[in-house]
Amino acid sequence: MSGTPDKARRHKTKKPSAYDVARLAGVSQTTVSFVLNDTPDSNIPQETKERVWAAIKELNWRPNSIARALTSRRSHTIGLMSDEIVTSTHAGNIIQGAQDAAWASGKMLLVVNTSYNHDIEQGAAEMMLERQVEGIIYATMYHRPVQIPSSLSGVPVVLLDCYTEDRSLPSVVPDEVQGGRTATEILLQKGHRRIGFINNIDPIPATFGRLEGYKQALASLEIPFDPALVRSARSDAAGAYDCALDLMDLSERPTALFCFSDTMAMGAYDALRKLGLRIPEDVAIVGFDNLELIAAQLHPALSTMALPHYEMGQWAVKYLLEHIGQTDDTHILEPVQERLACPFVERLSV
Amino acid sequence: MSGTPDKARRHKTKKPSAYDVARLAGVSQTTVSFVLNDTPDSNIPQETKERVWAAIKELNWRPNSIARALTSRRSHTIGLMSDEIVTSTHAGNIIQGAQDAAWASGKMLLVVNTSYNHDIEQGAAEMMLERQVEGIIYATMYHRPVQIPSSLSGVPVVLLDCYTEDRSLPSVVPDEVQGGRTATEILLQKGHRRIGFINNIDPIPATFGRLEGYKQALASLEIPFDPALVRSARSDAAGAYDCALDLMDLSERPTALFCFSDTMAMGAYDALRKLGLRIPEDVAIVGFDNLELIAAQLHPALSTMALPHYEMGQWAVKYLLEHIGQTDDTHILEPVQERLACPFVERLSV
DNA sequence: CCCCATTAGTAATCCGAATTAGTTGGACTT
DNA sequence: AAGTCCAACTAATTCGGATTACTAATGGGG
Repeated sequence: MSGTPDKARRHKTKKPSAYDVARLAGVSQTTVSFVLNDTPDSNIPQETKERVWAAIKELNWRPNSIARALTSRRSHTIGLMSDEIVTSTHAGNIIQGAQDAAWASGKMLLVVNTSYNHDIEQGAAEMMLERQVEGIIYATMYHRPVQIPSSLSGVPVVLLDCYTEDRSLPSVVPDEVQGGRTATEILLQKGHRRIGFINNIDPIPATFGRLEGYKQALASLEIPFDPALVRSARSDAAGAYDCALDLMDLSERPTALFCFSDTMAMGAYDALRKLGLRIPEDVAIVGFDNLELIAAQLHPALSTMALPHYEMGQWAVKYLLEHIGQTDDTHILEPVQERLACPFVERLSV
Repeated sequence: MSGTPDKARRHKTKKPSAYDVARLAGVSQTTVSFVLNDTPDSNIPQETKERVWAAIKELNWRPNSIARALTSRRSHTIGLMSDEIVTSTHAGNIIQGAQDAAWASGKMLLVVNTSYNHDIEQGAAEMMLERQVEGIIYATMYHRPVQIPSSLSGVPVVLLDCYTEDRSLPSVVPDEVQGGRTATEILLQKGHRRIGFINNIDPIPATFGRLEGYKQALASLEIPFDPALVRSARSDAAGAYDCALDLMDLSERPTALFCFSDTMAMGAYDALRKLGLRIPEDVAIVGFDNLELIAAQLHPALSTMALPHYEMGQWAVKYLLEHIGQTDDTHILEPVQERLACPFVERLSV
């Protein structure tokens, strides 16, 4: 029914296996495996190794890592679940940090965005377990408490930008207190003594922590804390706009503003512009989050505190990789909690 | 040397296998497999199935998908390589779209961000092939031509937001021309007849396409194209600021501006504010990209054209999944090029 | 010349399911 | 009573390498 050449071309030639390589090199599959992995004590002379490598090249053979994973019982895969960091503005850096760390150890990332959907989360956990991930990074969009799916007990899990109420799992989070303190200190160093703080209203660690840091910084210079200088609103430009107007209306006007987020800083900019106040001459501003898109484009460019997303991603994977394989008898990691510093990113608003 | 209970507890109980389940249920491993996969023609009576399921539950057994992948020769994994979409601001939607489509078919995404690094790209391609991905989505940050690693010939590849010069691979890209046309049409509908276009200077499809769309829209109403109304600058707020000032300085001032990007629109806002012109009363503005962070926070909120990131991600995976497994003899997909529409996102600047 | 240690490999088994080719014990036919 | 079917399973093999146990050949020492 068909000319053989036609048929031969049409029938996709199956991928070569280690066995094919072995035949071509005139050795056994075992030897191929030894050469490939450079197995110690296998006593393969250079000449044979070269023959094997030549065969590998010729067949363009690539070891099937699925087969390798099966025997070695190591998938070299790490799961990364998150509520929405993938879609979120800047936190893709978490993924980038995680990936870079994974890459350095020859691992790959299996990424799932759960979109706050419980079924997806459950299913994703299940799928990752079936795929024998070596560990899971459970990350959230913003620093908050979480409950992780129960099916995850059994695999090493590292929390990122979140924590469980019982603190039973290791986690990395931004050091909110230090962030608030540093931001305030920067302003203090520039000589500002009345510093307004436009805070967020959500009851999350960032809200409390940054305020705490603000207070600490003031305290270190023995400047009394004035509650009138702290305003709270929904974390968006509109909310901050009103707060800024209010603060500027005080009899003793602040000469600097520390904003809970860059988005809020954007609102403060609008308010100050409306009042005809110049930044940073009349009022200095420090934001938080370092949303490039806003901070760098604002006029003048906004000085702000950056969240250590990249570093958290990196830390999580490194921690995971360092602590698995060590303890064979248990897969429960030490519940350390790492706080990574938020660095100051200087631009022109201070 | 050791009390047995102690030892038993300490020695991590190995994960159960299908064989363990079989023993517990009093059947063979084959039967477990049949029940698990609901294999047709296997004639397993309900009662036995229930016994097997009960055993599965009791042991909390999960099939090892690595083993399944090995025998079935299907990894149920799709690779997603990109230059920087992970870290990019909004394009994480590509990943989200791809993931949702993959998820719907029980696939998972292996994500690698190559950061424009050739070695990483090469290595990632290699790793994905070793992991037997069923196909690869090669995505870029912005619409541009690319060269893909040669090792990728052999796996089905779908390009996303990019294309190869020779158009030999299927790809999805935004319909730039339609985007430019629609943006302009929106302004025309509102009665604007002199519409300034602040374009980008990079020689990329977006630059040419949107201009082409702008011209088409004007032509459809037989409005002559006035080159003086088109300015180009680096795609950032500062560049657009100058262009906007220039345009507003024309004797016949435009009453509307179409900006190449939201970032540029941000600069235009600043310029108009400086000139004391109101948006949208004095000048209407339409941006491009729909960067939530900017568009929604700007004052007034910016009406803009959205890039179909999510849809492209979804399309790419769907297309891939539909076209693999069909043709067993070749892994080369039809080189179709899909252009997805850029929808208009209405806010308050028009 | 025999024995032991190396060197250079190989055969066989395993990983955990999927699959193919049977096997067994009735029920039904004829 | 022998043969045919079919339901209900199971033994054996396979996927593509990793590993362990073992063998053949060579060389040196005594």
